Amino acid sequence: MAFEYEYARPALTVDCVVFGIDERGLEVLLIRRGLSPYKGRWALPGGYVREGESLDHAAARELEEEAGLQPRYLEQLYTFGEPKRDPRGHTVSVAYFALVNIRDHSVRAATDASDARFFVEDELPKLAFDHASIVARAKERLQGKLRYRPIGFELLPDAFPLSQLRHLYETVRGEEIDKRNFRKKILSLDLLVETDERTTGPGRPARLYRFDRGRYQELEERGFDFSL
Amino acid sequence: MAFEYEYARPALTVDCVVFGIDERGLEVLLIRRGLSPYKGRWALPGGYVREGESLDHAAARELEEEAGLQPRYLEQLYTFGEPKRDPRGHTVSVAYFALVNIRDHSVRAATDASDARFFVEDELPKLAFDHASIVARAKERLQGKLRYRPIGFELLPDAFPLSQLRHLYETVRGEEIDKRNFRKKILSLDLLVETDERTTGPGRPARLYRFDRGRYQELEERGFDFSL
DNA sequence: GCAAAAGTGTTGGCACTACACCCATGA
DNA sequence: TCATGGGTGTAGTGCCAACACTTTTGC
Repeated sequence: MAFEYEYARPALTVDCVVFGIDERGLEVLLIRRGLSPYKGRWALPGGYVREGESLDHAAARELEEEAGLQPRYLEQLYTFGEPKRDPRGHTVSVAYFALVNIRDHSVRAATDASDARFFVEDELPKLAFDHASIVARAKERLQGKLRYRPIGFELLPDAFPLSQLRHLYETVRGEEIDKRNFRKKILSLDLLVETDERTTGPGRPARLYRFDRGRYQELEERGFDFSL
Repeated sequence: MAFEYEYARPALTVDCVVFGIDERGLEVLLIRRGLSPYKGRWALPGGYVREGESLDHAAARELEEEAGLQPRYLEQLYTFGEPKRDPRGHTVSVAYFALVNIRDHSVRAATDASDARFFVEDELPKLAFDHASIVARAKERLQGKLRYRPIGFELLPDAFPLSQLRHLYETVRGEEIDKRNFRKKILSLDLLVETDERTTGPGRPARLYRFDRGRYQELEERGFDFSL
């Protein structure tokens, strides 16, 4: 526990799994590596943690630098430390998990990433390093957490029809959900506020709702359990 | 993402929160620091991750070295990386979460820890570094995970009466649980096997049960959800 | 026979599931 | 008027919570 006993240090990076959702389904942000190793391969955005920089900050910074992205939701996922995971030498990576509303963000490539874009989650190209297993774990977290935390809203625009929210749950869970039961349940939680806006387009217009964050925090403090 | 851009590296450690349970309640293993900083202060067992060593290995090794402990259950908890958390310089710590059956393990002090023992979780002394917040997070994990994973058994002897299991849940959740409902629920899961052994001591002898790990894995693969 | 802890059943309410038809709009 | 998606109610079932007395043992 003291510098007197110091051993060679593993290097430390962060990597981010950014999820978005659209008509094509669940999507993951990847960047194309401009440098070796794995030059030209798609990979998760990420990079070295700087001395004196917090992990959260490093994750947010890399997302900003590599894709011009400032996600509303960002949480630590898991730390991957197998010695062989990076061919350059022992590199421990703290993985992060982020949710964005895809339409809000026009992704841009930057710095050492020569390209950046979203891929449909079940059609990902072959990834660099152990990033495929990081994505797999992130998806598990998303699936699990969606059931007991209101994080799905971070993937949607501010105001949305209930059908969009339902499709989100259907996509992530990979199963159909009954329209009436879903509506009954979500409205009974008293976390959505009606707006006067409606969708346009084919079919009957749908009412739009907003998620009431303030109300959720209030309820949470009183020991309320979200669950869908 | 390449060594050409290398910055100064934060140091990397692991720290372990080891829980046990006994008549006094939930307990946490602490060691007394033999070296500065925080010399003489109680702290979580832990130490530097070695180059080429996996994180899981480092956690298990430190527990063995510092307390002679080989916990049956060990999982990664969270990674703490605030730059100021260690006065010696930026040190990122990957925290682990372990469960032991206290009676199986006679804890011994070793190496740079001059002393090691279990403390009742809500009467901990002042801890070194940010270890108090690591313990707090570990307790949340324990409370949460106990509800949907059969990990409580790791805290108990191999064969135990249902009352002991119930007390465990009561202790961790901090609330009373109805005896009949608990028995009905846990037995209906069909994960416990009766033994012919009984408790002795004051009061009517209680039948002892064992947790059937094989059966749990079988059910889990078929999409079974444990929940209590 | 008394103290201590184990063991045992029933009932009411609530939440979830399953299920099918009509409505409003744009083309 | 047709195609598209939105919006609505009910009945059955299973799970959970609440609740009090009898049994077995050691002293």
